[in-house]
Amino acid sequence: MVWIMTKDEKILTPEQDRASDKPLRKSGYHHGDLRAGLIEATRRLVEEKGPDGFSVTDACRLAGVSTAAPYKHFKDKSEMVLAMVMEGMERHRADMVASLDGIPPGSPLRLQALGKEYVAFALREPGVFRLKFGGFTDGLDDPALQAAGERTFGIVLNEVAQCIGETEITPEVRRRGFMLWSFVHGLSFIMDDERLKEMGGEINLDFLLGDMARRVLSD
Amino acid sequence: MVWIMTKDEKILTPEQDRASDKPLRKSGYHHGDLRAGLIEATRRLVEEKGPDGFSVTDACRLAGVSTAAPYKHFKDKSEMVLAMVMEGMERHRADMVASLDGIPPGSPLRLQALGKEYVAFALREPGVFRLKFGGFTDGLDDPALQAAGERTFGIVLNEVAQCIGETEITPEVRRRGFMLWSFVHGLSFIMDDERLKEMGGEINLDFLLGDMARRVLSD
DNA sequence: TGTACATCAGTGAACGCGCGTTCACTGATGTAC
DNA sequence: TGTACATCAGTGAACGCGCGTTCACTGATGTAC
Repeated sequence: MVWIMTKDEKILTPEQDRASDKPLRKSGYHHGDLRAGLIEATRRLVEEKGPDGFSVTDACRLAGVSTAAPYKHFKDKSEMVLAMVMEGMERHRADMVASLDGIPPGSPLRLQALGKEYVAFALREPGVFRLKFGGFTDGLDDPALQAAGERTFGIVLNEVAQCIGETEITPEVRRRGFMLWSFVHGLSFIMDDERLKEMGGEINLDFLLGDMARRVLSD
Repeated sequence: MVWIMTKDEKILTPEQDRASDKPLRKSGYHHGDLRAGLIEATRRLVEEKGPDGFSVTDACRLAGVSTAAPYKHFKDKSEMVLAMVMEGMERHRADMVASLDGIPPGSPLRLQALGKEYVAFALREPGVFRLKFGGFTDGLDDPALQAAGERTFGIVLNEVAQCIGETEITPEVRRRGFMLWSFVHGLSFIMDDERLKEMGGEINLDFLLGDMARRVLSD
């Protein structure tokens, strides 16, 4: 379990145990698993105050430790954010894979499901989503991040290949997958902003995603 | 003309005069047009250091004035950024309209051109582009900003209507326009990031935009 | 044309603040014997 | 089982820094006479 401690209370995070590879010590030894606690605190702050409102000081306050404590686990602030984002990407990818469950292979419905989960993550954790694709803003530039992104895109490419009857990732498969990704990516940003979202009128997300998948996969 | 003054030199901005409604005084009276100068300095810094790297202090340094000077023209920092973003949106819209020049009405080529210009702006001024769509990050929340966005989207909707043979903006016109916008919007973010861009393989931007326009407008 | 005055854009110094990071330290724990 | 010791996660105080904003001011300009 990951515990977030404030001065007066302990709060059990509602999400299921995410960093449970190593068993956490049961007793109150120091903090239990401060690394995971700080990552969770960082995530909450990024969601609450935006990708830039986050500060190490705040995260420490939320985790209930001194401001020097994080430096036993992370080199500096950006490594802390990076760890949080990586964890978010893994969750995002896992959720997308899970969304395919029970949908017949080769159906555009599979791409509709992937797109829906992509958007859902962006709406659920907009701060993390924006950090993942922050561009040159932060020092957030890690090969591991790119690798994780490629792995996720690979899932999409596999589905596209199946849908258009290819057995491998041809340039055309890549091109179609790239079109769908661009669409869903832009859609995520727009849906996350109430003012932008309005411009689409009455939006039926499932229909929109399915319609686009069919159009891009047709021929 | 908009002058940017540093300690030792005057630099004429390469862009054509943008804030030339009021004639600038010819002589060296104070700063000429500090408001425009600060907006330009803000724009440069946002591009150079990212949407968050920007500080009032830096802008003043770049414009060659004391840190108190901006407060004669702007209420606070966010008003300064807002002014800069608004100016960027107007340019963006004007560029898009200009891109239609000479392309026959009712042709998907017109939507291809609009999309190309949209992406081009995002690549030319990624910092400003990201600020426009920053979400909840900053206090950047102004009705004028939304209105400007709607006006730009209106251009797209008009073209879509013509392409699919409607004389007014029906829900279906809006839906198709929204699909195209989402695609181009996501594409802009992806193309701006070298690492993400790679995932598309060899990208022919014109073909990609044209292909998508045809697919979304077909039927 | 010359002078007195009002205007107001820009100055320069100062403020309080929160930030990221460091440092020598402490004290709970695991372990070797 | 009991003791001495090594380990190292977390402490608390301090640092230097750049930030946004304020203040009383100054001095170049435009204008009324």
